[in-house]
Amino acid sequence: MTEARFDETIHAPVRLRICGLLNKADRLDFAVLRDTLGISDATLSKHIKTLADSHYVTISKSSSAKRTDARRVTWLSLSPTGRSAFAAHVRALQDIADSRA
Amino acid sequence: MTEARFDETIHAPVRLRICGLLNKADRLDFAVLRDTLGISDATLSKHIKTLADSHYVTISKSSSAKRTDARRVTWLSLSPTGRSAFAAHVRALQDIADSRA
DNA sequence: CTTAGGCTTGCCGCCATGGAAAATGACTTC
DNA sequence: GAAGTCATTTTCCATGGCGGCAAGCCTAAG
Repeated sequence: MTEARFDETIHAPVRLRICGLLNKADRLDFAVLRDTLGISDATLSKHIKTLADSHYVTISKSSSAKRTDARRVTWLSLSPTGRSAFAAHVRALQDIADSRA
Repeated sequence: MTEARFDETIHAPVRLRICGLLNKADRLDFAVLRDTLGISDATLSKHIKTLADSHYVTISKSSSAKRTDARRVTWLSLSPTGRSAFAAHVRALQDIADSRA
Protein backbone atom coordinates (compact mmCIF):
# COMPACT_ATOMS: atom_id res chain seq x y z
CA MET A 1 0.00 0.00 0.00
CA THR A 2 1.44 3.33 -1.08
CA GLU A 3 2.30 6.03 1.40
CA ALA A 4 0.14 9.10 1.63
CA ARG A 5 1.88 11.87 -0.24
CA PHE A 6 0.45 15.30 -0.95
CA ASP A 7 1.23 16.26 -4.53
CA GLU A 8 0.98 19.91 -5.49
CA THR A 9 1.00 19.07 -9.17
CA ILE A 10 -2.03 16.86 -8.84
CA HIS A 11 -3.83 19.03 -6.31
CA ALA A 12 -4.78 21.85 -8.68
CA PRO A 13 -8.57 21.52 -9.22
CA VAL A 14 -8.52 20.86 -12.93
CA ARG A 15 -5.66 18.40 -12.74
CA LEU A 16 -7.24 16.61 -9.82
CA ARG A 17 -10.34 16.07 -11.90
CA ILE A 18 -8.32 15.00 -14.90
CA CYS A 19 -6.55 12.40 -12.79
CA GLY A 20 -9.79 11.23 -11.25
CA LEU A 21 -11.38 10.72 -14.62
CA LEU A 22 -8.34 9.05 -16.14
CA ASN A 23 -7.97 6.89 -13.09
CA LYS A 24 -11.30 5.31 -13.74
CA ALA A 25 -11.33 5.17 -17.51
CA ASP A 26 -8.43 3.37 -19.09
CA ARG A 27 -8.00 6.23 -21.48
CA LEU A 28 -9.91 9.24 -22.70
CA ASP A 29 -10.09 11.26 -25.87
CA PHE A 30 -8.75 14.80 -25.61
CA ALA A 31 -11.97 16.35 -26.87
CA VAL A 32 -14.15 14.34 -24.54
CA LEU A 33 -12.05 15.29 -21.56
CA ARG A 34 -12.06 18.94 -22.59
CA ASP A 35 -15.85 18.96 -22.86
CA THR A 36 -16.33 17.02 -19.66
CA LEU A 37 -14.25 19.52 -17.80
CA GLY A 38 -15.74 22.46 -19.65
CA ILE A 39 -12.45 24.18 -20.34
CA SER A 40 -10.74 25.43 -23.48
CA ASP A 41 -8.42 23.45 -25.73
CA ALA A 42 -5.51 25.57 -24.62
CA THR A 43 -6.16 25.06 -20.96
CA LEU A 44 -6.53 21.31 -21.17
CA SER A 45 -3.48 21.08 -23.36
CA LYS A 46 -1.41 22.93 -20.82
CA HIS A 47 -2.60 20.89 -17.86
CA ILE A 48 -1.95 17.69 -19.76
CA LYS A 49 1.51 18.91 -20.54
CA THR A 50 2.12 19.61 -16.87
CA LEU A 51 1.02 16.10 -15.98
CA ALA A 52 2.98 14.57 -18.83
CA ASP A 53 6.10 16.43 -17.75
CA SER A 54 5.76 14.70 -14.39
CA HIS A 55 5.31 11.40 -16.22
CA TYR A 56 1.83 11.04 -14.81
CA VAL A 57 0.01 11.06 -18.10
CA THR A 58 0.87 9.50 -21.42
CA ILE A 59 -0.32 10.72 -24.76
CA SER A 60 -0.90 8.63 -27.85
CA LYS A 61 -2.33 9.78 -31.11
CA SER A 62 -4.23 7.46 -33.38
CA SER A 63 -2.77 7.58 -36.85
CA SER A 64 -6.37 7.20 -37.96
CA ALA A 65 -7.90 4.93 -40.52
CA LYS A 66 -7.33 5.83 -44.13
CA ARG A 67 -10.96 6.40 -44.96
CA THR A 68 -12.36 9.92 -44.77
CA ASP A 69 -14.43 10.74 -41.67
CA ALA A 70 -12.15 8.80 -39.31
CA ARG A 71 -11.26 11.44 -36.68
CA ARG A 72 -7.72 11.79 -35.50
CA VAL A 73 -7.86 11.08 -31.81
CA THR A 74 -5.47 11.95 -29.03
CA TRP A 75 -5.75 9.42 -26.26
CA LEU A 76 -4.78 10.32 -22.75
CA SER A 77 -4.16 7.93 -19.91
CA LEU A 78 -2.64 7.74 -16.47
CA SER A 79 0.70 6.00 -16.38
CA PRO A 80 1.43 3.53 -13.57
CA THR A 81 3.44 6.30 -11.96
CA GLY A 82 0.48 8.60 -12.32
CA ARG A 83 -1.86 6.11 -10.71
CA SER A 84 0.43 5.68 -7.75
CA ALA A 85 0.86 9.40 -7.33
CA PHE A 86 -2.87 9.96 -7.56
CA ALA A 87 -3.57 7.19 -5.06
CA ALA A 88 -0.97 8.62 -2.70
CA HIS A 89 -2.43 12.07 -3.03
CA VAL A 90 -5.93 10.85 -2.37
CA ARG A 91 -4.63 9.14 0.71
CA ALA A 92 -3.02 12.39 1.84
CA LEU A 93 -6.36 14.12 1.36
CA GLN A 94 -8.11 11.48 3.42
CA ASP A 95 -5.61 12.01 6.20
CA ILE A 96 -6.32 15.71 6.13
CA ALA A 97 -10.04 15.10 6.08
CA ASP A 98 -9.73 12.87 9.11
CA SER A 99 -7.32 15.30 10.66
CA ARG A 100 -4.65 12.69 10.89
CA ALA A 101 -2.35 15.18 9.22
CA MET B 1 -26.39 14.83 4.63
CA THR B 2 -24.76 17.76 2.87
CA GLU B 3 -24.31 17.92 -0.87
CA ALA B 4 -20.86 17.53 -2.32
CA ARG B 5 -19.59 20.98 -3.20
CA PHE B 6 -16.09 21.80 -4.34
CA ASP B 7 -14.90 24.93 -2.57
CA GLU B 8 -11.96 26.82 -4.02
CA THR B 9 -11.49 28.77 -0.84
CA ILE B 10 -11.04 25.62 1.19
CA HIS B 11 -9.10 23.72 -1.43
CA ALA B 12 -5.85 25.67 -1.16
CA PRO B 13 -3.38 23.31 0.57
CA VAL B 14 -2.76 25.39 3.67
CA ARG B 15 -6.42 26.20 4.19
CA LEU B 16 -7.44 22.60 3.61
CA ARG B 17 -5.11 21.57 6.41
CA ILE B 18 -6.32 24.37 8.64
CA CYS B 19 -9.89 23.23 8.18
CA GLY B 20 -8.95 19.61 8.73
CA LEU B 21 -7.25 20.43 12.00
CA LEU B 22 -9.99 22.75 13.21
CA ASN B 23 -12.59 20.24 12.20
CA LYS B 24 -11.24 17.77 14.64
CA ALA B 25 -10.21 20.03 17.49
CA ASP B 26 -12.92 22.21 18.87
CA ARG B 27 -10.59 25.16 18.71
CA LEU B 28 -6.89 25.83 18.35
CA ASP B 29 -4.46 28.50 19.48
CA PHE B 30 -3.03 30.66 16.70
CA ALA B 31 0.55 29.87 17.66
CA VAL B 32 -0.04 26.15 17.82
CA LEU B 33 -1.68 26.12 14.44
CA ARG B 34 1.12 28.22 12.97
CA ASP B 35 3.76 25.84 14.30
CA THR B 36 1.83 22.74 13.31
CA LEU B 37 1.60 24.02 9.78
CA GLY B 38 5.13 25.34 9.77
CA ILE B 39 4.26 28.69 8.23
CA SER B 40 4.85 32.30 9.22
CA ASP B 41 2.59 34.46 11.34
CA ALA B 42 1.73 36.57 8.35
CA THR B 43 0.81 33.63 6.19
CA LEU B 44 -1.41 32.02 8.78
CA SER B 45 -3.01 35.33 9.58
CA LYS B 46 -3.89 35.91 5.97
CA HIS B 47 -5.31 32.45 5.44
CA ILE B 48 -7.36 32.77 8.58
CA LYS B 49 -8.65 36.08 7.34
CA THR B 50 -9.64 34.49 4.07
CA LEU B 51 -11.55 31.79 5.92
CA ALA B 52 -13.06 34.28 8.32
CA ASP B 53 -14.22 36.46 5.44
CA SER B 54 -16.14 33.45 4.17
CA HIS B 55 -17.55 32.97 7.67
CA TYR B 56 -15.86 29.59 7.94
CA VAL B 57 -13.66 30.44 10.86
CA THR B 58 -14.31 32.44 13.98
CA ILE B 59 -11.69 34.22 16.01
CA SER B 60 -11.85 34.93 19.69
CA LYS B 61 -9.15 36.44 21.79
CA SER B 62 -8.87 35.58 25.45
CA SER B 63 -8.86 38.72 27.54
CA SER B 64 -6.41 36.71 29.62
CA ALA B 65 -6.31 36.15 33.33
CA LYS B 66 -5.03 39.02 35.36
CA ARG B 67 -1.94 37.23 36.65
CA THR B 68 1.34 37.81 34.85
CA ASP B 69 2.46 34.94 32.63
CA ALA B 70 -1.05 34.27 31.40
CA ARG B 71 -0.56 34.41 27.65
CA ARG B 72 -3.03 36.25 25.56
CA VAL B 73 -4.41 33.61 23.27
CA THR B 74 -6.18 33.86 19.95
CA TRP B 75 -8.51 30.94 19.57
CA LEU B 76 -9.58 29.76 16.17
CA SER B 77 -12.44 27.48 15.39
CA LEU B 78 -14.60 26.28 12.54
CA SER B 79 -18.05 27.78 12.52
CA PRO B 80 -21.03 25.56 11.79
CA THR B 81 -20.98 27.02 8.29
CA GLY B 82 -17.33 26.16 8.04
CA ARG B 83 -17.92 22.60 9.12
CA SER B 84 -20.63 22.14 6.52
CA ALA B 85 -18.50 23.65 3.81
CA PHE B 86 -15.56 21.51 4.76
CA ALA B 87 -17.69 18.37 4.85
CA ALA B 88 -19.17 19.27 1.47
CA HIS B 89 -15.74 19.85 0.03
CA VAL B 90 -14.41 16.57 1.36
CA ARG B 91 -17.37 14.88 -0.25
CA ALA B 92 -16.56 16.57 -3.54
CA LEU B 93 -13.02 15.29 -3.26
CA GLN B 94 -14.26 11.79 -2.61
CA ASP B 95 -16.40 12.00 -5.71
CA ILE B 96 -13.40 13.05 -7.71
CA ALA B 97 -11.29 10.29 -6.20
CA ASP B 98 -13.92 7.76 -7.15
CA SER B 99 -14.39 9.43 -10.48
CA ARG B 100 -18.01 10.05 -9.79
CA ALA B 101 -17.26 13.64 -10.79
C1' DC C 1 4.70 56.96 28.87
C1' DT C 2 7.49 53.02 27.18
C1' DT C 3 8.00 48.15 26.32
C1' DA C 4 6.99 43.83 24.69
C1' DG C 5 4.33 40.27 22.86
C1' DG C 6 1.29 38.75 19.14
C1' DC C 7 -1.37 39.20 15.41
C1' DT C 8 -2.27 42.14 11.07
C1' DT C 9 -1.18 44.72 6.89
C1' DG C 10 1.35 46.78 3.20
C1' DC C 11 4.62 45.85 -0.14
C1' DC C 12 6.77 43.19 -3.51
C1' DG C 13 8.46 39.52 -6.24
C1' DC C 14 7.14 35.23 -8.29
C1' DC C 15 4.54 31.78 -10.21
C1' DA C 16 -0.05 29.66 -11.74
C1' DT C 17 -4.02 29.96 -14.63
C1' DG C 18 -7.14 30.88 -18.36
C1' DG C 19 -8.47 32.20 -22.91
C1' DA C 20 -7.78 34.29 -27.58
C1' DA C 21 -5.21 33.96 -31.30
C1' DA C 22 -1.32 32.55 -33.95
C1' DA C 23 1.43 28.51 -35.00
C1' DT C 24 2.02 23.46 -35.83
C1' DG C 25 1.71 18.85 -37.50
C1' DA C 26 -0.40 15.27 -39.92
C1' DC C 27 -3.30 13.91 -42.98
C1' DT C 28 -6.74 14.87 -47.22
C1' DT C 29 -7.87 16.79 -51.46
C1' DC C 30 -7.71 18.34 -55.86
C1' DG D 1 2.59 18.28 -54.24
C1' DA D 2 0.53 22.62 -53.09
C1' DA D 3 -3.35 24.07 -50.41
C1' DG D 4 -6.74 23.12 -47.03
C1' DT D 5 -8.49 20.98 -42.60
C1' DC D 6 -8.73 19.66 -38.20
C1' DA D 7 -6.95 18.86 -33.56
C1' DT D 8 -3.87 20.19 -30.66
C1' DT D 9 0.04 23.23 -29.03
C1' DT D 10 2.30 27.70 -28.06
C1' DT D 11 2.59 32.40 -27.47
C1' DC D 12 0.96 36.49 -25.43
C1' DC D 13 -1.09 38.81 -21.94
C1' DA D 14 -3.93 39.99 -18.12
C1' DT D 15 -5.47 38.55 -13.61
C1' DG D 16 -4.94 36.83 -9.23
C1' DG D 17 -2.91 33.88 -5.40
C1' DC D 18 0.81 33.03 -2.26
C1' DG D 19 4.66 33.74 0.85
C1' DG D 20 7.77 36.43 3.64
C1' DC D 21 9.76 40.64 5.47
C1' DA D 22 9.09 44.55 7.77
C1' DA D 23 6.26 48.10 9.50
C1' DG D 24 1.93 48.91 12.01
C1' DC D 25 -1.45 48.07 15.75
C1' DC D 26 -3.42 46.80 19.95
C1' DT D 27 -3.39 45.21 24.61
C1' DA D 28 -1.32 44.40 28.88
C1' DA D 29 2.54 45.12 31.88
C1' DG D 30 6.44 48.07 33.73
